Amino acid sequence: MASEAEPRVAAADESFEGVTPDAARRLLLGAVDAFAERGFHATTTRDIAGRAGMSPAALYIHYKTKEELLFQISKVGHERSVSVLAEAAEGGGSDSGRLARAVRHFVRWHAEHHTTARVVQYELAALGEGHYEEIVELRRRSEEILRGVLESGDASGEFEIADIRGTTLAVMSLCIDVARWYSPSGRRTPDEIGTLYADLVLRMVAPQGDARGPGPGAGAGPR
Amino acid sequence: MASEAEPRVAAADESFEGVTPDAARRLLLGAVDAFAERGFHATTTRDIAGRAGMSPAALYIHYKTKEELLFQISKVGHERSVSVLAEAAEGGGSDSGRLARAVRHFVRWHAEHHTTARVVQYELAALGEGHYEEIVELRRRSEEILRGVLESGDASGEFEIADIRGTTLAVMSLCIDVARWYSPSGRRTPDEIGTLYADLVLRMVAPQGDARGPGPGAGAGPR
DNA sequence: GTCTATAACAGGATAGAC
DNA sequence: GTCTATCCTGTTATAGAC
Repeated sequence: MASEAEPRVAAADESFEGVTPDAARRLLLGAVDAFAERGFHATTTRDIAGRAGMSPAALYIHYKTKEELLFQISKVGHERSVSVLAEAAEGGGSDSGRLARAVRHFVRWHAEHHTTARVVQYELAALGEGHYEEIVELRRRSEEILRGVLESGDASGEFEIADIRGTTLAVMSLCIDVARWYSPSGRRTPDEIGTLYADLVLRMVAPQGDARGPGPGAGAGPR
Repeated sequence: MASEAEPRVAAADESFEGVTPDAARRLLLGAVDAFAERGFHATTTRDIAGRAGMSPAALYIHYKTKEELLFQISKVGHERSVSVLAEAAEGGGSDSGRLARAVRHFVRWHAEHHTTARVVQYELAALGEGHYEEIVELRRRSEEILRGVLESGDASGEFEIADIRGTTLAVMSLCIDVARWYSPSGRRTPDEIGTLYADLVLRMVAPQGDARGPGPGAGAGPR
C-alpha cells in the first residue's frame, strides 16, 4: 500500500522554499504532512523519511531529533502567519478596512496552509522546553497586532467593543480554528471563508445603532 | 515525582458518574486527564492505570484496548455536549434568547469540561473506523440544532444572516475552540466567557440597522 | 478483579560501509 | 550524504498466581 521509495510530498507549501539543502526541505514537507495527518506522536521517523524518499537514518543528518523537525515547522509556520497578519493590519485605510483585511488574510492563510497550520496550532504541546517558550513569544505578537487594531477602532468610535481583550481572543480563536475543520474538498474556497469571516467580525465590533433584537433578555436570560 | 500508587484523578467530571464499576470509571477519568494533557498517542496505558491507582494489566479487564477508552470518552462527551446544546436551544423564548442561551451553555460546557472537551474535539482522528462514524453522527446533530435556531431567526427577521451554513460553522467553531485555549487559571470564568460569546454571536446575526462603519471599503478592500 | 512477570513488537536514534 | 543493519528503550497486551 504505502510505497517506500520515491519522494512523495503532498504539501506544496511554499512557506518552506527557503529551506536548504533540498533533502532537508523534503523531510520538512514530509513531516508537515505526516504530523498534520496523524499528529506528532503517532508519526514515525520511518514514515517521514519514507515520504521524503529516504532511509530513516538519513533524517538524522539534517535534524538531531524528531522534535527538531516539529520545531522548525512550528517556527517557520508561526513566522509566516504573523507576517501575513502584520502586513494586513499595518496597511493603510480605516480601522474597519484594516480589521477586515487582517481577518481575511489570516483566515485565508489558515485554510490554504491548513496542513502546516494544523501542526502549528495543535502540536505545541509536543515542543521541547526551550522551543516552546520561543514559539509562545511569536503567538503573543499575533495577539498584540490584532488587539492594536481593535483598540484603535474602539478609541476612534469606529468600533464599539465592551471587552477588548476578550474580543481579541474570540477573533483569534475563530481564525485559528479554521485550520481544524477546513478541507480542500469542502464547499468554500479559502478566500470565501476569509471574506465571510471578515464580515462576521466587522459585525461583532460594529457600533450598535439602536435596533437590537426585540426579544426579551437577549443578552443574559435567567437560569 | 509521579507516584504510582493511590488513585489520583484530577478531573472531577461528573459526565462519567454513570459509569460502573468504580474501577472502570476511575480508568476513564484517568484517561481523560492523560489524553487531554499529552494526547492519545503520547499517553501510555501505564500512565492511565497509574492515575487510577492500578497496575497496567488491570486496565484490560475493563477495556479491550486503549482506543476503546478513547471511544467511551468521546461518546459520553459528545452526548453530553449535544444534550447541553439541545436543551438550551429548545427552551422557549425569542430566537435571540435561544441563540444566546445555546452559545452561553455550549461555551460554558467547553470551558468547564475543557479536559474532556479537548479529548472530544481534538482526538477524533485516533478513533477506530467504525467508532469514528458513530461520533461524526453526533457532531452532525450539534450542527443541525444550531442551524435550526439561526434559520428560525432569519426567517422571522429577528436575525439577518447572509450565509446560514457558513455562519453556523463559524459559531460552532468559536464555541469549540474554547476547549483549546481555556485555562482555569485564566482571567475569566466559564460563565463570563459564555456571556461574552453570546453577545458577540448576537451581534454577528443582528439586522444591520444602517449605521455601518464609515470607513471606505469596510467589507472588501482591494487586495 | 487485581497483581507480578513477561511475551511480542515497534519506534527513535546510532554505527560503519559506500 | 545516504544506505543497511542494529541497539535499546519503552509499549501494548497477555498469562497465571493470589
